Amino acid sequence: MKITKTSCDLSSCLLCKNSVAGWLPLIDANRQMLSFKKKEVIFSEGSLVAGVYFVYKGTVKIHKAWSPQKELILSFARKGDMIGYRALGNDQILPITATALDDVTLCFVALPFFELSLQSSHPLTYALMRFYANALQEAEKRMRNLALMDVKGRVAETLLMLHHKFGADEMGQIAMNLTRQVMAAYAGTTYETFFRMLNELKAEGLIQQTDESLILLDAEKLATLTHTDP
Amino acid sequence: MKITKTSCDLSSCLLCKNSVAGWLPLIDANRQMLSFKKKEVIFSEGSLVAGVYFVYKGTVKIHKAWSPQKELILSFARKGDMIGYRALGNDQILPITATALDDVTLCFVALPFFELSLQSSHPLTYALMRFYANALQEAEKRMRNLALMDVKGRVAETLLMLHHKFGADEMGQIAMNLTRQVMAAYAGTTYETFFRMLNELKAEGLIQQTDESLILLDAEKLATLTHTDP
DNA sequence: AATTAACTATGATATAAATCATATTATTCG
DNA sequence: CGAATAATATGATTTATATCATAGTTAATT
Repeated sequence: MKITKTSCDLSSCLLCKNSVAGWLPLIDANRQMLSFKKKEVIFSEGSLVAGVYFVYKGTVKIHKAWSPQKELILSFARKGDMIGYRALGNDQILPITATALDDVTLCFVALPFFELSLQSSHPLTYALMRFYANALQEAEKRMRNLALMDVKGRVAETLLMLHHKFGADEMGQIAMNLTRQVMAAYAGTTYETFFRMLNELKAEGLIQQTDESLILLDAEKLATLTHTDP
Repeated sequence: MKITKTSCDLSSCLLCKNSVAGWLPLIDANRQMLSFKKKEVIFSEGSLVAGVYFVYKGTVKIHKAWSPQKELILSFARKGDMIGYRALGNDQILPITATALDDVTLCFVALPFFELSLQSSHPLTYALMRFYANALQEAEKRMRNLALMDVKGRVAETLLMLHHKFGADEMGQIAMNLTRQVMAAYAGTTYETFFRMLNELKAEGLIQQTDESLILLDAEKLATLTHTDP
């Protein structure tokens, strides 16, 4: 990790978007741009909360370890996304780890200033509340999927999420370069199984593999796999 | 469901606790006490959000269906707990179902008034934000458990949660009367497997079954099952 | 450029947990 | 109160998915 002089335009993060213009200079004075190299841990489960971060460049995985060899990826964060916010609960101990998946630049805002911002801006607090409400809905949907949906459905769900989150280029390739292992850790399965499921989906003509990425040929049908059919 | 004249003391729910005294009469004017019989559905997945509810009496399960025969219980709500709050995200469609597990009395607050309360009270918005933050942490922990922990660990986790949520009487019996099927649906397994796991835990002397409930004989050791041990 | 380390690819095997089957016992309710 | 419905209890069987094993490829790092 190192401090960098890159700086954002104070306009794209949740904090800036929900602060009045007069507050921006204060934000500017209280933020710190940090950069992390690929694979570097940004913060880790069990450590104390320092503040919140906004992703400026790169991709971050938010994950929870189980055994040293196993983890579940909870989400991916990209430009504009906030991370570290899970720390605003009662517990001052971080429940998750954040790791850079490529070279990442972040804007860090220490907790005291963030709390001050919350106290001084009702719209910000309200926006954060809504943000959490959405995150909770999403988390609970995934809870059900992990408990009751089969792996193939979760793989389909993962691909659809990636397509939605990262977008696709002109050829339809999902604009990400995540490894299969990483995708598997999001889907909540092993990479061997993930790989087999990709093969099945390929055989069924729902996806296509390219050198660099994946193309969803039939998002409709993929979505079907993520629904119950009794 | 029917409207009832029972009324609470306007002091125990998140809304009342975070409103100034002057607001309480307004709450009083805008709430409605409702009662539901055992097994009655309070609101269901896919329907439109009407407002939030505070449990006054009884136990409610918050669940998400998969196939008609399968569901995951996300949480149990008891006196003082708020339900329906998952609806405050961007989506106006409820993502979950709430069902009465016994006879339940609720205090209902319609969405417009609840939103008005949020707008007029920063502390309330802040409290709700923190509430969500905690719920999210909890949900994500369970996500990992469902994905990576074995069933026995999840059963142990379920028992510890029940003990914590419902408390225990002088004999150590957990003060709830949930069926095994319900507990299994919370643990994310079938009731047959849940039953087998209870047998194992009994054989290991960690729990004891009574006619009416369960006693945790060794909470320490149960907790061990919920941690990684490589 | 060479060496290590990480990721992909597949088949074979093992196993945890779901499903199926069938009694038995409670509980609800007309 | 007695019929019907739901919950418990257990064994047998199946199946989805993880684990193990082994190679081949690509990507990092010195």
